Amino acid sequence: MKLTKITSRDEDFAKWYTDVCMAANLVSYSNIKGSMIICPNGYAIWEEIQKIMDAEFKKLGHQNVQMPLFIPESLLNVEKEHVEGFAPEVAWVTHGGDEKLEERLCVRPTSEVLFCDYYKNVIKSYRDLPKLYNQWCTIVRWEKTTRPFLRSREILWQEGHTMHETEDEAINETLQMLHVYEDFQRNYLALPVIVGLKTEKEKFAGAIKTYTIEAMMYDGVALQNGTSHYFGNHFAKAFNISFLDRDNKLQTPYQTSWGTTTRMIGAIIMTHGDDHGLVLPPKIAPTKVIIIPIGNDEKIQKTVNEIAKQLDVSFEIDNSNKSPGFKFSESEVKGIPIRLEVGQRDLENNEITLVRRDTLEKIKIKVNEVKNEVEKYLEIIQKDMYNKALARRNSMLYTANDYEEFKNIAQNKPGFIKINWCGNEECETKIKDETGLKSRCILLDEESDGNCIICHKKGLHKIYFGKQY
RNA sequence: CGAGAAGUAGCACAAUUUGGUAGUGCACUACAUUUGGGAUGUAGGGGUUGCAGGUUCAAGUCCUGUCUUCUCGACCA
Repeated sequence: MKLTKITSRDEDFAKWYTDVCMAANLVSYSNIKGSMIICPNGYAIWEEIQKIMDAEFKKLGHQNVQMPLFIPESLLNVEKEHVEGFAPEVAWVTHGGDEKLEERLCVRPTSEVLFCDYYKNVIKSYRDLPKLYNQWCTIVRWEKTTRPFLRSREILWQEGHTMHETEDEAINETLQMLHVYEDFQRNYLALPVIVGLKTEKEKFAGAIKTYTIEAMMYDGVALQNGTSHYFGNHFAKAFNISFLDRDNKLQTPYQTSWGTTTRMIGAIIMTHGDDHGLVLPPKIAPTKVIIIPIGNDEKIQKTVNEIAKQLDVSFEIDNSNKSPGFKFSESEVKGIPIRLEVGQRDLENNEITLVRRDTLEKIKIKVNEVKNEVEKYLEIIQKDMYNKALARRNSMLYTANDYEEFKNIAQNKPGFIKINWCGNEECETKIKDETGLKSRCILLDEESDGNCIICHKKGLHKIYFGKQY
Protein backbone atom coordinates (compact mmCIF):
# COMPACT_ATOMS: atom_id res chain seq x y z
CA MET A 1 0.00 0.00 0.00
CA LYS A 2 1.24 3.41 -0.86
CA LEU A 3 0.03 6.91 -0.23
CA THR A 4 0.22 9.56 -2.92
CA LYS A 5 3.80 10.66 -3.34
CA ILE A 6 4.53 14.25 -2.36
CA THR A 7 6.96 16.31 -4.40
CA SER A 8 9.75 17.84 -2.30
CA ARG A 9 8.92 21.32 -1.02
CA ASP A 10 12.25 22.81 -1.99
CA GLU A 11 12.31 21.20 -5.39
CA ASP A 12 8.97 22.49 -6.71
CA PHE A 13 6.91 24.44 -4.21
CA ALA A 14 3.84 24.81 -6.44
CA LYS A 15 3.66 21.11 -7.11
CA TRP A 16 4.36 20.32 -3.46
CA TYR A 17 1.37 22.48 -2.52
CA THR A 18 -1.10 20.73 -4.80
CA ASP A 19 0.35 17.35 -3.82
CA VAL A 20 -0.29 18.09 -0.13
CA CYS A 21 -3.82 19.29 -0.84
CA MET A 22 -4.56 16.06 -2.69
CA ALA A 23 -2.60 13.63 -0.48
CA ALA A 24 -4.25 14.96 2.69
CA ASN A 25 -7.64 14.78 0.95
CA LEU A 26 -8.42 18.40 1.63
CA VAL A 27 -9.82 19.25 -1.78
CA SER A 28 -10.75 17.72 -5.07
CA TYR A 29 -11.06 19.43 -8.42
CA SER A 30 -14.54 19.78 -9.88
CA ASN A 31 -15.55 20.11 -13.52
CA ILE A 32 -15.76 23.86 -13.14
CA LYS A 33 -12.58 25.85 -13.18
CA GLY A 34 -11.99 27.54 -9.87
CA SER A 35 -14.81 25.76 -8.05
CA MET A 36 -13.22 23.26 -5.73
CA ILE A 37 -14.75 20.45 -3.77
CA ILE A 38 -13.72 20.86 -0.16
CA CYS A 39 -13.48 17.30 1.14
CA PRO A 40 -14.26 16.25 4.73
CA ASN A 41 -10.63 16.65 5.88
CA GLY A 42 -10.52 20.18 4.49
CA TYR A 43 -13.98 21.17 5.61
CA ALA A 44 -13.30 19.96 9.15
CA ILE A 45 -10.50 22.53 9.37
CA TRP A 46 -12.87 25.22 8.12
CA GLU A 47 -15.39 24.20 10.76
CA GLU A 48 -12.77 24.59 13.49
CA ILE A 49 -11.91 28.03 12.13
CA GLN A 50 -15.57 28.93 11.89
CA LYS A 51 -16.34 27.79 15.40
CA ILE A 52 -13.66 29.95 16.98
CA MET A 53 -14.14 33.04 14.84
CA ASP A 54 -17.91 32.93 15.04
CA ALA A 55 -17.78 32.81 18.82
CA GLU A 56 -15.42 35.78 18.83
CA PHE A 57 -17.70 37.78 16.53
CA LYS A 58 -20.70 37.06 18.71
CA LYS A 59 -18.83 37.96 21.87
CA LEU A 60 -18.34 41.40 20.30
CA GLY A 61 -22.05 41.76 19.62
CA HIS A 62 -22.31 40.63 16.00
CA GLN A 63 -25.24 38.65 14.69
CA ASN A 64 -25.33 36.25 11.77
CA VAL A 65 -27.67 36.83 8.85
CA GLN A 66 -28.00 35.49 5.33
CA MET A 67 -28.32 37.84 2.36
CA PRO A 68 -29.46 36.91 -1.16
CA LEU A 69 -27.08 35.24 -3.58
CA PHE A 70 -28.03 37.57 -6.46
CA ILE A 71 -27.64 41.29 -6.97
CA PRO A 72 -29.80 43.00 -9.63
CA GLU A 73 -27.60 44.95 -12.05
CA SER A 74 -29.19 48.26 -11.11
CA LEU A 75 -28.38 47.71 -7.46
CA LEU A 76 -24.75 46.88 -8.14
CA ASN A 77 -24.51 50.10 -10.16
CA VAL A 78 -25.51 52.39 -7.32
CA GLU A 79 -22.00 52.97 -6.01
CA LYS A 80 -19.71 53.92 -8.88
CA GLU A 81 -16.23 53.03 -7.59
CA HIS A 82 -17.52 49.75 -6.26
CA VAL A 83 -19.05 48.61 -9.53
CA GLU A 84 -15.98 49.66 -11.51
CA GLY A 85 -13.80 47.60 -9.21
CA PHE A 86 -15.91 44.47 -9.39
CA ALA A 87 -17.56 44.55 -12.83
CA PRO A 88 -14.65 42.78 -14.60
CA GLU A 89 -14.98 39.77 -12.36
CA VAL A 90 -18.67 39.18 -11.75
CA ALA A 91 -20.71 36.28 -13.09
CA TRP A 92 -24.13 37.12 -14.54
CA VAL A 93 -27.37 35.23 -14.54
CA THR A 94 -29.31 36.11 -17.67
CA HIS A 95 -31.98 33.43 -17.90
CA GLY A 96 -34.54 31.83 -15.64
CA GLY A 97 -35.36 28.52 -17.27
CA ASP A 98 -35.74 29.40 -20.95
CA GLU A 99 -36.88 32.94 -20.35
CA LYS A 100 -34.52 35.85 -20.62
CA LEU A 101 -34.57 38.01 -17.50
CA GLU A 102 -35.74 41.62 -17.68
CA GLU A 103 -32.70 42.58 -15.67
CA ARG A 104 -29.44 40.67 -15.35
CA LEU A 105 -28.56 39.36 -11.90
CA CYS A 106 -24.99 39.22 -10.77
CA VAL A 107 -23.86 36.48 -8.41
CA ARG A 108 -22.58 38.41 -5.41
CA PRO A 109 -18.83 39.06 -5.49
CA THR A 110 -19.24 40.64 -2.03
CA SER A 111 -22.36 41.90 -0.32
CA GLU A 112 -21.94 45.60 0.52
CA VAL A 113 -24.79 46.66 -1.74
CA LEU A 114 -27.11 43.93 -0.47
CA PHE A 115 -26.53 44.99 3.11
CA CYS A 116 -26.99 48.67 2.19
CA ASP A 117 -30.21 47.94 0.37
CA TYR A 118 -31.46 46.22 3.50
CA TYR A 119 -30.08 48.76 5.98
CA LYS A 120 -31.89 51.61 4.26
CA ASN A 121 -35.16 50.03 5.32
CA VAL A 122 -34.26 49.16 8.86
CA ILE A 123 -32.14 52.09 10.02
CA LYS A 124 -34.35 55.01 11.01
CA SER A 125 -33.07 56.18 14.35
CA TYR A 126 -29.85 56.32 16.34
CA ARG A 127 -31.57 53.64 18.40
CA ASP A 128 -31.22 51.27 15.43
CA LEU A 129 -27.46 51.65 15.52
CA PRO A 130 -25.02 50.09 15.49
CA LYS A 131 -25.99 47.29 13.14
CA LEU A 132 -23.43 44.54 13.58
CA TYR A 133 -24.08 41.78 11.06
CA ASN A 134 -22.01 38.97 9.69
CA GLN A 135 -22.69 36.22 7.20
CA TRP A 136 -20.99 32.93 6.38
CA CYS A 137 -21.55 32.27 2.71
CA THR A 138 -20.05 31.75 -0.70
CA ILE A 139 -19.35 34.47 -3.24
CA VAL A 140 -18.23 34.35 -6.86
CA ARG A 141 -15.42 36.22 -8.55
CA TRP A 142 -14.45 35.21 -12.08
CA GLU A 143 -10.71 34.87 -11.53
CA LYS A 144 -8.54 33.98 -14.47
CA THR A 145 -5.90 31.99 -12.64
CA THR A 146 -7.13 29.65 -9.94
CA ARG A 147 -5.51 27.46 -7.29
CA PRO A 148 -7.07 25.41 -4.51
CA PHE A 149 -7.78 27.58 -1.45
CA LEU A 150 -5.55 30.44 -2.63
CA ARG A 151 -7.60 31.76 -5.51
CA SER A 152 -10.87 30.24 -6.55
CA ARG A 153 -13.90 31.51 -8.42
CA GLU A 154 -16.32 30.32 -5.82
CA ILE A 155 -15.10 31.51 -2.45
CA LEU A 156 -16.26 30.27 0.94
CA TRP A 157 -15.91 33.07 3.44
CA GLN A 158 -17.24 35.22 6.21
CA GLU A 159 -18.16 38.87 5.66
CA GLY A 160 -19.06 41.31 8.39
CA HIS A 161 -21.02 44.45 7.53
CA THR A 162 -21.65 47.08 10.14
CA MET A 163 -23.28 50.52 10.36
CA HIS A 164 -22.47 53.08 13.04
CA GLU A 165 -23.65 56.38 14.37
CA THR A 166 -20.28 58.09 14.22
CA GLU A 167 -17.12 58.05 12.21
CA ASP A 168 -15.04 57.21 15.28
CA GLU A 169 -17.17 54.26 16.17
CA ALA A 170 -16.92 52.87 12.63
CA ILE A 171 -13.16 53.36 12.52
CA ASN A 172 -12.87 51.60 15.86
CA GLU A 173 -14.91 48.71 14.54
CA THR A 174 -12.66 48.46 11.46
CA LEU A 175 -9.56 48.29 13.64
CA GLN A 176 -11.15 46.04 16.23
CA MET A 177 -12.00 43.42 13.61
CA LEU A 178 -8.59 43.75 12.03
CA HIS A 179 -7.12 42.82 15.39
CA VAL A 180 -9.59 40.00 15.88
CA TYR A 181 -8.23 38.55 12.65
CA GLU A 182 -4.66 39.24 13.63
CA ASP A 183 -5.02 37.57 17.03
CA PHE A 184 -6.85 34.62 15.59
CA GLN A 185 -4.24 33.98 12.94
CA ARG A 186 -1.35 34.39 15.36
CA ASN A 187 -2.78 32.44 18.28
CA TYR A 188 -4.75 29.73 16.53
CA LEU A 189 -3.29 29.34 13.06
CA ALA A 190 0.27 30.07 14.28
CA LEU A 191 0.78 32.51 11.41
CA PRO A 192 3.15 35.42 12.08
CA VAL A 193 1.10 37.96 10.14
CA ILE A 194 1.86 41.58 9.37
CA VAL A 195 -1.00 44.02 9.66
CA GLY A 196 -1.13 47.32 7.85
CA LEU A 197 -2.94 49.65 5.54
CA LYS A 198 -3.42 49.09 1.82
CA THR A 199 -2.36 51.91 -0.52
CA GLU A 200 -4.95 53.88 -2.49
CA LYS A 201 -4.05 51.78 -5.50
CA GLU A 202 -4.58 48.47 -3.72
CA LYS A 203 -7.53 49.29 -1.49
CA PHE A 204 -11.01 47.76 -1.82
CA ALA A 205 -13.24 49.26 -4.50
CA GLY A 206 -15.37 51.83 -2.72
CA ALA A 207 -13.52 51.88 0.61
CA ILE A 208 -11.89 54.88 2.24
CA LYS A 209 -9.38 52.71 4.03
CA THR A 210 -8.53 49.04 3.64
CA TYR A 211 -6.56 47.34 6.38
CA THR A 212 -4.97 44.04 5.58
CA ILE A 213 -3.48 40.95 7.16
CA GLU A 214 -0.43 39.89 5.18
CA ALA A 215 1.04 36.45 5.71
CA MET A 216 4.27 35.22 4.18
CA MET A 217 4.38 31.72 2.82
CA TYR A 218 7.33 29.31 3.09
CA ASP A 219 8.58 30.48 -0.32
CA GLY A 220 8.55 34.15 0.64
CA VAL A 221 5.44 34.99 -1.36
CA ALA A 222 2.69 37.06 0.27
CA LEU A 223 -0.85 35.90 0.89
CA GLN A 224 -3.46 38.52 1.77
CA ASN A 225 -5.24 36.69 4.51
CA GLY A 226 -8.03 39.01 5.56
CA THR A 227 -9.16 42.59 5.12
CA SER A 228 -11.09 45.14 7.14
CA HIS A 229 -12.54 48.18 5.40
CA TYR A 230 -13.72 51.56 6.54
CA PHE A 231 -16.24 53.07 4.15
CA GLY A 232 -17.09 56.40 5.69
CA ASN A 233 -20.60 57.20 4.62
CA HIS A 234 -20.49 57.38 0.87
CA PHE A 235 -22.17 54.01 0.34
CA ALA A 236 -24.77 55.13 2.85
CA LYS A 237 -25.26 58.34 0.88
CA ALA A 238 -25.48 56.51 -2.43
CA PHE A 239 -28.11 54.22 -0.92
CA ASN A 240 -29.97 56.96 0.94
CA ILE A 241 -29.46 55.44 4.34
CA SER A 242 -30.20 57.97 7.04
CA PHE A 243 -31.29 58.18 10.66
CA LEU A 244 -32.45 60.76 13.17
CA ASP A 245 -29.78 61.43 15.75
CA ARG A 246 -30.11 62.33 19.41
CA ASP A 247 -30.82 65.97 18.45
CA ASN A 248 -33.53 64.98 15.99
CA LYS A 249 -31.26 65.82 13.07
CA LEU A 250 -31.04 63.65 9.95
CA GLN A 251 -27.63 61.95 9.69
CA THR A 252 -25.89 59.42 7.47
CA PRO A 253 -24.37 56.39 9.21
CA TYR A 254 -20.79 55.18 8.86
CA GLN A 255 -19.98 51.75 7.54
CA THR A 256 -17.41 48.97 7.75
CA SER A 257 -16.93 45.54 6.25
CA TRP A 258 -14.40 42.80 6.94
CA GLY A 259 -13.76 39.33 5.58
CA THR A 260 -11.67 36.21 5.74
CA THR A 261 -11.84 33.14 3.55
CA THR A 262 -10.82 29.49 3.28
CA ARG A 263 -7.61 30.96 1.89
CA MET A 264 -6.48 30.75 5.51
CA ILE A 265 -6.33 26.98 5.03
CA GLY A 266 -3.97 27.55 2.12
CA ALA A 267 -1.86 29.73 4.40
CA ILE A 268 -1.67 26.99 7.03
CA ILE A 269 -0.52 24.49 4.41
CA MET A 270 2.04 26.81 2.84
CA THR A 271 3.43 28.06 6.14
CA HIS A 272 3.67 24.91 8.22
CA GLY A 273 3.60 21.96 5.80
CA ASP A 274 6.65 19.85 5.03
CA ASP A 275 7.72 17.01 2.75
CA HIS A 276 5.69 14.54 4.79
CA GLY A 277 2.50 16.54 4.21
CA LEU A 278 0.28 18.81 6.22
CA VAL A 279 1.22 20.10 9.67
CA LEU A 280 -1.78 21.45 11.56
CA PRO A 281 -1.51 23.83 14.50
CA PRO A 282 -3.01 21.92 17.48
CA LYS A 283 -5.59 24.59 18.22
CA ILE A 284 -7.39 24.15 14.89
CA ALA A 285 -6.58 20.51 14.17
CA PRO A 286 -9.94 18.68 13.98
CA THR A 287 -8.18 15.59 15.33
CA LYS A 288 -5.47 16.43 17.80
CA VAL A 289 -4.18 12.95 18.61
CA ILE A 290 -4.07 9.68 16.74
CA ILE A 291 -3.49 6.47 18.64
CA ILE A 292 -1.81 3.72 16.67
CA PRO A 293 -1.76 0.25 18.21
CA ILE A 294 1.13 -1.85 16.95
CA GLY A 295 -0.13 -5.39 16.93
CA ASN A 296 -3.50 -6.29 18.36
CA ASP A 297 -2.92 -8.42 21.41
CA GLU A 298 -4.98 -7.95 24.51
CA LYS A 299 -2.51 -5.88 26.51
CA ILE A 300 -2.12 -3.38 23.70
CA GLN A 301 -5.86 -3.03 23.20
CA LYS A 302 -6.33 -2.62 26.92
CA THR A 303 -3.76 0.17 27.03
CA VAL A 304 -5.30 1.88 24.01
CA ASN A 305 -8.66 1.90 25.76
CA GLU A 306 -7.10 3.23 28.93
CA ILE A 307 -5.48 6.08 27.02
CA ALA A 308 -8.69 6.83 25.16
CA LYS A 309 -10.47 7.14 28.48
CA GLN A 310 -7.81 9.53 29.80
CA LEU A 311 -7.75 11.89 26.85
CA ASP A 312 -9.68 15.11 27.01
CA VAL A 313 -9.05 16.23 23.44
CA SER A 314 -10.37 14.98 20.10
CA PHE A 315 -8.58 11.81 19.03
CA GLU A 316 -8.78 8.89 16.64
CA ILE A 317 -7.72 5.28 17.01
CA ASP A 318 -6.32 3.56 13.93
CA ASN A 319 -7.34 -0.05 14.42
CA SER A 320 -7.04 -0.98 10.76
CA ASN A 321 -4.77 -3.89 9.88
CA LYS A 322 -2.52 -1.75 7.71
CA SER A 323 1.16 -1.92 8.54
CA PRO A 324 2.41 0.45 11.25
CA GLY A 325 4.65 2.28 8.77
CA PHE A 326 1.67 3.04 6.58
CA LYS A 327 -0.32 4.34 9.52
CA PHE A 328 2.55 6.56 10.62
CA SER A 329 2.88 8.07 7.17
CA GLU A 330 -0.85 8.55 6.83
CA SER A 331 -1.10 10.38 10.14
CA GLU A 332 1.75 12.63 9.00
CA VAL A 333 0.17 13.46 5.64
CA LYS A 334 -2.99 14.49 7.47
CA GLY A 335 -1.01 16.72 9.82
CA ILE A 336 -2.36 15.33 13.09
CA PRO A 337 -0.29 17.13 15.78
CA ILE A 338 0.41 14.16 18.05
CA ARG A 339 0.72 10.47 17.36
CA LEU A 340 0.74 7.90 20.13
CA GLU A 341 2.35 4.59 19.23
CA VAL A 342 1.29 1.77 21.52
CA GLY A 343 3.38 -1.41 21.19
CA GLN A 344 4.70 -4.38 23.05
CA ARG A 345 8.27 -3.15 23.43
CA ASP A 346 7.41 0.09 25.26
CA LEU A 347 4.68 -1.50 27.32
CA GLU A 348 7.24 -3.65 29.09
CA ASN A 349 8.36 -0.42 30.77
CA ASN A 350 4.79 0.82 31.02
CA GLU A 351 5.54 3.38 28.32
CA ILE A 352 4.25 4.43 24.94
CA THR A 353 5.82 6.61 22.25
CA LEU A 354 4.58 10.12 21.58
CA VAL A 355 5.56 11.58 18.19
CA ARG A 356 5.36 15.30 17.48
CA ARG A 357 4.16 16.04 13.98
CA ASP A 358 5.98 19.36 13.76
CA THR A 359 9.45 17.96 14.55
CA LEU A 360 8.81 14.20 14.11
CA GLU A 361 10.61 13.80 17.43
CA LYS A 362 9.83 10.57 19.31
CA ILE A 363 9.32 10.80 23.05
CA LYS A 364 8.74 7.97 25.54
CA ILE A 365 6.00 8.70 28.06
CA LYS A 366 4.45 6.74 30.91
CA VAL A 367 1.01 5.28 30.25
CA ASN A 368 -0.52 6.88 33.32
CA GLU A 369 0.78 10.32 32.35
CA VAL A 370 -0.60 10.39 28.82
CA LYS A 371 -3.24 13.01 29.49
CA ASN A 372 -0.85 15.56 30.92
CA GLU A 373 1.91 14.85 28.44
CA VAL A 374 -0.47 15.22 25.50
CA GLU A 375 -1.80 18.50 26.78
CA LYS A 376 1.69 19.74 27.49
CA TYR A 377 2.94 18.87 24.02
CA LEU A 378 -0.11 20.30 22.25
CA GLU A 379 0.80 23.61 23.81
CA ILE A 380 4.48 23.28 23.04
CA ILE A 381 3.79 22.34 19.42
CA GLN A 382 1.44 25.30 18.98
CA LYS A 383 4.07 27.66 20.33
CA ASP A 384 7.00 26.12 18.49
CA MET A 385 5.12 26.19 15.18
CA TYR A 386 4.54 29.90 15.56
CA ASN A 387 8.14 30.59 16.51
CA LYS A 388 9.48 28.51 13.67
CA ALA A 389 7.26 30.31 11.16
CA LEU A 390 8.20 33.65 12.70
CA ALA A 391 11.92 32.94 12.42
CA ARG A 392 11.57 31.92 8.81
CA ARG A 393 9.49 34.97 7.96
CA ASN A 394 11.90 37.31 9.73
CA SER A 395 14.74 35.81 7.75
CA MET A 396 12.97 36.95 4.60
CA LEU A 397 12.21 40.54 5.64
CA TYR A 398 14.52 43.08 4.06
CA THR A 399 15.02 46.82 4.15
CA ALA A 400 16.18 48.67 1.05
CA ASN A 401 17.70 52.14 1.39
CA ASP A 402 17.78 52.92 -2.31
CA TYR A 403 16.21 51.61 -5.49
CA GLU A 404 19.31 49.75 -6.67
CA GLU A 405 19.38 47.81 -3.44
CA PHE A 406 15.64 47.19 -3.77
CA LYS A 407 15.97 45.79 -7.28
CA ASN A 408 18.88 43.65 -6.23
CA ILE A 409 16.94 42.09 -3.35
CA ALA A 410 13.78 41.75 -5.44
CA GLN A 411 15.67 39.81 -8.06
CA ASN A 412 17.69 37.55 -5.81
CA LYS A 413 15.80 36.99 -2.60
CA PRO A 414 12.21 35.99 -2.00
CA GLY A 415 10.39 37.86 0.74
CA PHE A 416 9.18 41.33 1.67
CA ILE A 417 11.19 44.52 1.24
CA LYS A 418 10.61 47.53 3.47
CA ILE A 419 11.19 51.02 2.08
CA ASN A 420 10.44 54.68 2.67
CA TRP A 421 7.73 55.84 0.30
CA CYS A 422 6.40 59.27 -0.56
CA GLY A 423 2.80 58.08 -0.83
CA ASN A 424 2.46 58.79 -4.56
CA GLU A 425 0.95 56.19 -6.80
CA GLU A 426 3.48 56.84 -9.60
CA CYS A 427 6.33 55.57 -7.46
CA GLU A 428 4.33 52.53 -6.40
CA THR A 429 3.43 51.75 -10.01
CA LYS A 430 7.01 52.19 -11.17
CA ILE A 431 8.16 49.57 -8.69
CA LYS A 432 5.43 47.19 -9.76
CA ASP A 433 6.09 47.62 -13.47
CA GLU A 434 9.85 47.29 -13.16
CA THR A 435 10.18 44.57 -10.53
CA GLY A 436 6.81 42.80 -10.42
CA LEU A 437 6.54 43.45 -6.69
CA LYS A 438 3.32 44.97 -5.39
CA SER A 439 2.85 46.99 -2.27
CA ARG A 440 1.76 44.75 0.59
CA CYS A 441 0.92 47.25 3.28
CA ILE A 442 1.79 50.53 4.88
CA LEU A 443 3.12 49.89 8.37
CA LEU A 444 0.98 51.21 11.19
CA ASP A 445 3.62 51.35 13.90
CA GLU A 446 6.64 52.62 12.03
CA GLU A 447 7.19 56.09 10.56
CA SER A 448 9.19 56.93 7.47
CA ASP A 449 12.73 57.95 8.37
CA GLY A 450 14.08 59.08 5.02
CA ASN A 451 13.25 59.98 1.45
CA CYS A 452 11.20 57.93 -1.00
CA ILE A 453 13.59 55.51 -2.71
CA ILE A 454 12.05 56.27 -6.10
CA CYS A 455 11.44 60.04 -6.34
CA HIS A 456 13.66 61.06 -3.39
CA LYS A 457 10.96 63.35 -2.05
CA LYS A 458 10.22 63.26 1.65
CA GLY A 459 9.03 59.83 2.75
CA LEU A 460 5.52 59.61 4.10
CA HIS A 461 5.30 55.94 5.03
CA LYS A 462 7.23 52.79 5.72
CA ILE A 463 5.80 50.24 3.35
CA TYR A 464 6.39 46.58 2.45
CA PHE A 465 6.60 45.32 -1.11
CA GLY A 466 6.48 41.69 -2.14
CA LYS A 467 5.27 39.13 -4.64
CA GLN A 468 1.82 37.77 -3.99
CA TYR A 469 -0.31 34.74 -4.64
C1' C B 1 -7.28 36.52 -21.32
C1' G B 2 -2.20 35.37 -24.23
C1' A B 3 1.89 31.60 -25.03
C1' G B 4 3.28 26.55 -24.07
C1' A B 5 2.36 21.41 -22.21
C1' A B 6 -0.96 17.55 -20.77
C1' G B 7 -5.76 14.69 -20.31
C1' U B 8 -6.48 6.51 -21.04
C1' A B 9 -10.00 3.05 -13.84
C1' G B 10 -9.24 6.85 -7.54
C1' C B 11 -3.54 7.58 -8.57
C1' A B 12 1.00 6.71 -11.76
C1' C B 13 1.64 5.09 -16.48
C1' A B 14 1.60 1.54 -21.24
C1' A B 15 -0.82 0.81 -25.92
C1' U B 16 -0.67 6.50 -30.28
C1' U B 17 5.03 6.61 -34.12
C1' U B 18 2.57 2.26 -38.20
C1' G B 19 -5.81 3.08 -36.97
C1' G B 20 -7.54 -3.52 -36.01
C1' U B 21 -10.17 -7.43 -28.92
C1' A B 22 -7.80 -1.18 -23.85
C1' G B 23 -3.34 -3.33 -20.36
C1' U B 24 0.23 -3.03 -15.93
C1' G B 25 1.42 -1.39 -10.86
C1' C B 26 -0.65 0.89 -6.62
C1' A B 27 -5.48 1.89 -4.50
C1' C B 28 -10.55 -0.73 -3.82
C1' U B 29 -13.68 -5.62 -2.14
C1' A B 30 -13.58 -10.69 0.44
C1' C B 31 -10.85 -14.27 3.27
C1' A B 32 -6.40 -15.69 5.68
C1' U B 33 -1.68 -14.65 7.70
C1' U B 34 0.85 -10.26 9.46
C1' U B 35 2.04 -5.50 12.62
C1' G B 36 8.04 -0.62 16.25
C1' G B 37 8.53 3.47 9.38
C1' G B 38 4.91 2.96 3.25
C1' A B 39 3.16 -6.02 4.73
C1' U B 40 2.11 -11.04 2.11
C1' G B 41 -0.93 -14.72 -0.33
C1' U B 42 -5.43 -16.23 -2.87
C1' A B 43 -9.85 -14.71 -5.27
C1' G B 44 -12.56 -10.52 -7.23
C1' G B 45 -14.88 -5.66 -8.91
C1' G B 46 -14.02 -1.28 -11.57
C1' G B 47 -13.14 1.89 -18.58
C1' U B 48 -18.77 4.70 -23.47
C1' U B 49 -9.81 6.42 -23.46
C1' G B 50 -12.26 14.50 -20.61
C1' C B 51 -16.59 16.05 -23.78
C1' A B 52 -18.79 16.99 -28.80
C1' G B 53 -18.37 16.57 -33.90
C1' G B 54 -15.70 14.68 -38.33
C1' U B 55 -12.61 11.13 -41.58
C1' U B 56 -12.72 5.57 -42.01
C1' C B 57 -15.12 -0.96 -43.16
C1' A B 58 -12.79 0.12 -38.32
C1' A B 59 -10.56 5.67 -33.94
C1' G B 60 -7.49 5.67 -27.36
C1' U B 61 -4.58 6.39 -31.99
C1' C B 62 -5.93 10.91 -37.59
C1' C B 63 -8.68 16.03 -38.09
C1' U B 64 -11.75 20.21 -35.85
C1' G B 65 -13.96 22.42 -31.76
C1' U B 66 -14.56 22.61 -26.63
C1' C B 67 -13.71 21.74 -21.27
C1' U B 68 -10.29 20.82 -17.34
C1' U B 69 -5.33 20.72 -15.15
C1' C B 70 -0.15 22.42 -14.97
C1' U B 71 3.88 26.25 -16.21
C1' C B 72 5.00 31.37 -17.65
C1' G B 73 2.86 36.19 -18.50
C1' A B 74 -1.36 39.75 -18.10
C1' C B 75 -5.42 40.47 -14.65
C1' C B 76 -6.68 40.02 -9.47
C1' A B 77 -10.15 43.96 -3.16
